[in-house]
Amino acid sequence: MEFKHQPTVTLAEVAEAAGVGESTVSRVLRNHGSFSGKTRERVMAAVERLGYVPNRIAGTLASTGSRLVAFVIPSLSNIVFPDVLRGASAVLEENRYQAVFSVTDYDPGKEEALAAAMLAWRPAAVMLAGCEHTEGTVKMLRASGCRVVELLDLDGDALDIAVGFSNRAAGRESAAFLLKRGYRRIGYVGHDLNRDTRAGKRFSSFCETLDGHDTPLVAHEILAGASSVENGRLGLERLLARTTDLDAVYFSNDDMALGGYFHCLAEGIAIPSKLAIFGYNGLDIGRATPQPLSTIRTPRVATGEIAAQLVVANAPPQAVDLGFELIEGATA
Amino acid sequence: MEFKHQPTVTLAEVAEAAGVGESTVSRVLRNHGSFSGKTRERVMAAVERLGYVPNRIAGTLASTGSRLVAFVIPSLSNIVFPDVLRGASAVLEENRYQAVFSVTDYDPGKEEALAAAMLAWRPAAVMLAGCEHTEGTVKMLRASGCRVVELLDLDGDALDIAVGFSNRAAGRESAAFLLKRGYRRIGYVGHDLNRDTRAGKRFSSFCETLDGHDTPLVAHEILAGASSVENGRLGLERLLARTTDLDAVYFSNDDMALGGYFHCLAEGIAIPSKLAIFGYNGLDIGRATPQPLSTIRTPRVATGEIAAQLVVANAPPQAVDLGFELIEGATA
DNA sequence: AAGCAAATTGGTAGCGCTGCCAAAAAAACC
DNA sequence: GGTTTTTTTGGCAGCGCTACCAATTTGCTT
Repeated sequence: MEFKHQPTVTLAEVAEAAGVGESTVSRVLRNHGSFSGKTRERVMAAVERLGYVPNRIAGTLASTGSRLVAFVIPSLSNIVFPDVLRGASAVLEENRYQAVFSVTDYDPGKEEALAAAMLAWRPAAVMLAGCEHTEGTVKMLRASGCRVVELLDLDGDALDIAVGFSNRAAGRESAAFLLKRGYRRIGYVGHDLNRDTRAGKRFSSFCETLDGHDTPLVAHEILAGASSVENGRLGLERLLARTTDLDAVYFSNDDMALGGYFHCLAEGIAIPSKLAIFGYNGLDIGRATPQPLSTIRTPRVATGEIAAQLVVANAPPQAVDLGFELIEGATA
Repeated sequence: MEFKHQPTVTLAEVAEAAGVGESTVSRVLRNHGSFSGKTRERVMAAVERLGYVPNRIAGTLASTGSRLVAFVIPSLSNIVFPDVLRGASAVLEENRYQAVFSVTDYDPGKEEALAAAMLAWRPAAVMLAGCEHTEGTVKMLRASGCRVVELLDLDGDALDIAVGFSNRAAGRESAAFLLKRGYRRIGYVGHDLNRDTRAGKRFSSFCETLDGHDTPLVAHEILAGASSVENGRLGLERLLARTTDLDAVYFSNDDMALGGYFHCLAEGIAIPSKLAIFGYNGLDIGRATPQPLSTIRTPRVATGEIAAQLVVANAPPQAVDLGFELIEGATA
């Protein structure tokens, strides 16, 4: 079956029906410029009668700037990104901007291709995760003339606007916390770090901090693929099978940490006396477990909100550090 | 600081630089119509040299149909919707379609407003959650002439295409399962059902099924606000405070059920011997808990994929029932 | 070599709207 | 009453691209 376009009502038809000029209709509809109350009523009546829906494609082409904001994000499975989108979309909707997105699967090459596709829509801004991009992506974004916002990672040079926090600092503080608590035989369970560079940064800073205190990481287990509760569980199981006397494990994020937590529950490993668990992200679910998860809470929704606000306000280039909060919890 | 548009390279400039006509460049770039290999090379060289990025706004306006697909979803916090988006976006990207979205917060009025805003982009399709919409929304979508896809709920009349499963059937099967297992004093913990009509349908069918077996629901606890692990925990706590001899509790979804599960763990309530727990959605996390969660797994990603495929293929109006799977788990 | 079909190419009229400018109408002034 | 302002209005040229058509070139055939 072929799809047939309904005959569309155009602005010209509204103008005709209302007995006014096209530009008058345009002014009334955008509430911009001046027109009399009587004209307004006639136009609105015609709009209502004909069921006119303005065409923003045409409007955007005719005017200079678009009200599209493009998101190029690594994943929708990792709740981090829906959270950012949620914060941003609320602000954008208030300001009559429209969010567009596509998903890279943590693949920089795909990021480049998708960013290019996005630029074809001439968005007001492109929002990307992190600050590592291919040379091609950077060049293209620079040349595009549209605003670029890099989200969730401040450890690097920003192209234009950056909103988030330092993953390195998060890794450091996590290590410092575990050390302060007296843990000395520390392990790590993580997911694919080549793809998730932010998790990689946390891990390397975590290790550096441990090294700096002459308490190097005892063992680590890296699982291929994305982070998940099941992978966290599996990772801890494998790590413990190899390494007998760990007293704490740092996980690449809360999903993984919850998996580890469940493993301990299932195996009767006492937390934190026998084994401490520390995560990252501060998901709500970690607060409802029998023992609240020790973790770092990141301002994901706020990151989206602030990013959107800066774009809407057309703010100058800047890096906004939203920080994070260490949650002591009861698992470490 | 004011944002300044970079001087944009247009198709006409590429044509000039390549020494060919505009339509030739257009044909080469879209790989549509015929042109010689030599011409192709010259055009591509000029594109490369000038860093030309096609303008899809202009392209869409000039051609008839757009390659935008608009999603109007209730929430991004409830993982259900990111899952659907994920499935859909993969298929759409393969077919060079672009996903656009906005979030209604389960508010039908907002849905109407956002759907209207979406139609202004003249999308190829609008995708909505469920099949309950305001009269205004329905009228507008009907008049728009674009494809309409209703997701995740088959219990109602579809406007055009519907993809999902029956929430009523899910409620019925959940009840039948608990009865089959021998539970007779059954309670319910849910979140705001006025807004989440799909959860409401599951609940009412669940109750009807219980009634049909002369085992009416013993008690229920409905919490205001969205579903969350914390609310599930709180809900079960309140329910048990009021009602002493329940032997099973049905939750509005897995998030809520996990909260209940954690409550039992924390309070030392034996599962399922003392109290059984049953959820809905089949989240991955429910498979990694010490006792796998008894629940119904819904095909969320597949819903998005199928929906996108039907739109891309411009399929005729139809309702596609993807079904669901009851997971026995170990909590009921 | 002429004749015809097929492949390739360029010109140009819109797509529906906004922005600019000048014209017309209304209001305010002396 | 006749200006001078101010407000309101309509006309129309694009925005950058695609679709259509006609013109040109190429390749074959006889």
